[in-house]
Amino acid sequence: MVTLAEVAQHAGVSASTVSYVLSGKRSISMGTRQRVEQSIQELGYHPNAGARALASNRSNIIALMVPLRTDMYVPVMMEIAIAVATSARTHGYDVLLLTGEEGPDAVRRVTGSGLADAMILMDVELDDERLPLLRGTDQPSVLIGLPADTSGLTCVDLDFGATGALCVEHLAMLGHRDIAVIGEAPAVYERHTGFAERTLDGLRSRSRELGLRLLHRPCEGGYDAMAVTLARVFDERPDTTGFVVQNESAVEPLLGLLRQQGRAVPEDVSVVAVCPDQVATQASVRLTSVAIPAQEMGRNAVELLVAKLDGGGTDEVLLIAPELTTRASTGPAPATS
Amino acid sequence: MVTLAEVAQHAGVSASTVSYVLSGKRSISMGTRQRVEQSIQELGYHPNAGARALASNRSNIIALMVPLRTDMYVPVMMEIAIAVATSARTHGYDVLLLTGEEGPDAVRRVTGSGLADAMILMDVELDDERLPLLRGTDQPSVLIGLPADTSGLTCVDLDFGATGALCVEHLAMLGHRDIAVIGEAPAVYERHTGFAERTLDGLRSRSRELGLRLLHRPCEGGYDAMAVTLARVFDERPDTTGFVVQNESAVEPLLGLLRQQGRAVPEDVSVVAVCPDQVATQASVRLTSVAIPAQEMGRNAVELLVAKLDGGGTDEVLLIAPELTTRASTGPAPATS
DNA sequence: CGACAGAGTCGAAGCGCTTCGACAACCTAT
DNA sequence: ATAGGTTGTCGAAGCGCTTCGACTCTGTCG
Repeated sequence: MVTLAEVAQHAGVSASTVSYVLSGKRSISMGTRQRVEQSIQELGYHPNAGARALASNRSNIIALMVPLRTDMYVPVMMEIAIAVATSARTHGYDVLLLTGEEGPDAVRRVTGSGLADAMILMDVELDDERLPLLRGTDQPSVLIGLPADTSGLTCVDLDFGATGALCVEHLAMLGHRDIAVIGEAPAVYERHTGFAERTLDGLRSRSRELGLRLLHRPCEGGYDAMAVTLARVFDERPDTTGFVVQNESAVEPLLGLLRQQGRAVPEDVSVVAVCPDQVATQASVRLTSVAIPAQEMGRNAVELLVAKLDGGGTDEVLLIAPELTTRASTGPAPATS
Repeated sequence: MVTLAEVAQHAGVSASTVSYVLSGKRSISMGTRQRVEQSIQELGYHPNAGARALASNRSNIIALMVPLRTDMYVPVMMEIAIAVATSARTHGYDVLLLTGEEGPDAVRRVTGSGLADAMILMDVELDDERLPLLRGTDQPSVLIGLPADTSGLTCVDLDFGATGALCVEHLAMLGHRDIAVIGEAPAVYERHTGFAERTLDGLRSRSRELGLRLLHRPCEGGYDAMAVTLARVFDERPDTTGFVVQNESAVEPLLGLLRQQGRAVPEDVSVVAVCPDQVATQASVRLTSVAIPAQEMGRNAVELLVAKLDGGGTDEVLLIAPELTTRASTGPAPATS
């Protein structure tokens, strides 16, 4: 293993000079800099991470806490995680992958040990038990998702309230009056996951304003669960002509079942989905949808975090405005029978 | 920040004693151990990761290199990544998430800096450019996936060759003679990704042995791509009655299209999928499938790696035997017309 | 009863890096 | 010419931990 000292000797300078060449914290003459860089190349030197962390009190690692559960939206989570890892690298950070398993203890462990300089938390609940810890430490953090109380926190999220409103508006504009919402799995609501509840709020309040009837049903996803849910919906609200789907794994089942029941999309029934574009365009009907901007969320989270680490950032809530793309799954409501 | 020295002082012992309590590398009397543990509790002490890494030359971090691309099987990747992170924690390791982006440089960086003690690589190509580096370093590593030459490497994977064979056997046993394989996206084959090619080999050689006609077509996934592919298949081999699908995002499109064409599953056409159980059970037809044991692969990879780190492990290739679960998508071949 | 083996503890020497203060050499403005 | 500033470099002091050798007790065996 090559050390700083060896590089210094090889270049004929002191260790501290090499260090300053590396960090750029003091000015170095052209000649010296080049000689040192040459030696680094030739010896294949890599600074030792542990020593650097110890001496500088900075690990250059960002911890990313992903949810352990798999009842929710896995592809999006993965996309965010990869976006986080990729943008972190461009800022000189590596990413430590923590699962939700340890819960608050993981926060304590990482904070206490100096393993990471900062954290990004995903899968935030409205009243998340990790939040008090984050508020109580001086370690910078960013949430992907929105808790109930954001004071003293930095958050990034799609504006799910506006997303819900947007879906309803689109359907209302097309003349739909009875709208069913196929939501996430019940467990997601039981945990009070921020995005699910906020979407629902947006859907509800805008429906009220527009005078629409809204029926919300959580759904596990998959054909069997969707079949049961759909039957109940039409049982309770036979005039339903608009659907908003938030559970990715319910999308295809819904389309299949509607087809099977002889309800044409979009002639008889319109469907709006909240899902990544890839899902919307690969479904059996090209779906009108509000995209979940996973990449953007990951990138923004890292950038806010880096700003905080560099001392510039401040607490703020960054809500990404939803965009609805009209595709082939929505159309005018059928004439009232 | 609480340090070892403060704990030592609080407990009235020397720093080294506290260290030995923590590591258990020397015997400590009951009384002392309890006093120290008490102090650790009271002060909320967490060992500093950097200092520990520097002194012990062990970071207790495993690097996990995931593919950056998203043209392949994202949910499985995520499941493996989470399984790796979870089992790593049970062995006292944290996981550093590296994307494939940096390629071989990431290996060099991590190895050189002592950031991680070991690596797990996913998305291995048959002739992966990272392999020479792994062979040339003394840093332990495990591949999830199988390259062409496994000498000097430790690998974990589903036995995709046997998987292919198993699928074909199942269909052959039911009397199918003309079988179409809906494969991964073309790009996956162009990269010579191990698992895709091995599955194909298994399918082909067993088909030959059993005297079946096999037609392989890569497919991007999604309805449109699947529609084109399917049309070509029936064009070229009108008597096709058996399908093997390896691309998760082609599964539902295939089922939908077959239905649309009036081909009943499993009466007219049988379908075997290679996919996680969740997909198989949530599809519109409950699919006969060979499961991809993501959890098991992740866990095994970590266990092999930990064994190597502890000095016990040896190079070996661990192939997990495939298991085919019969569900509702396969049945006897229809009588020949 | 003296020698000897553990068991239990401590002190000190690093691990490889960053960073602070010091200093020499040079330049500028009086 | 002199005081004062810049620029570039160095030495040394840690950062918080692990680990080695040394030391002091006990208890045990011939």
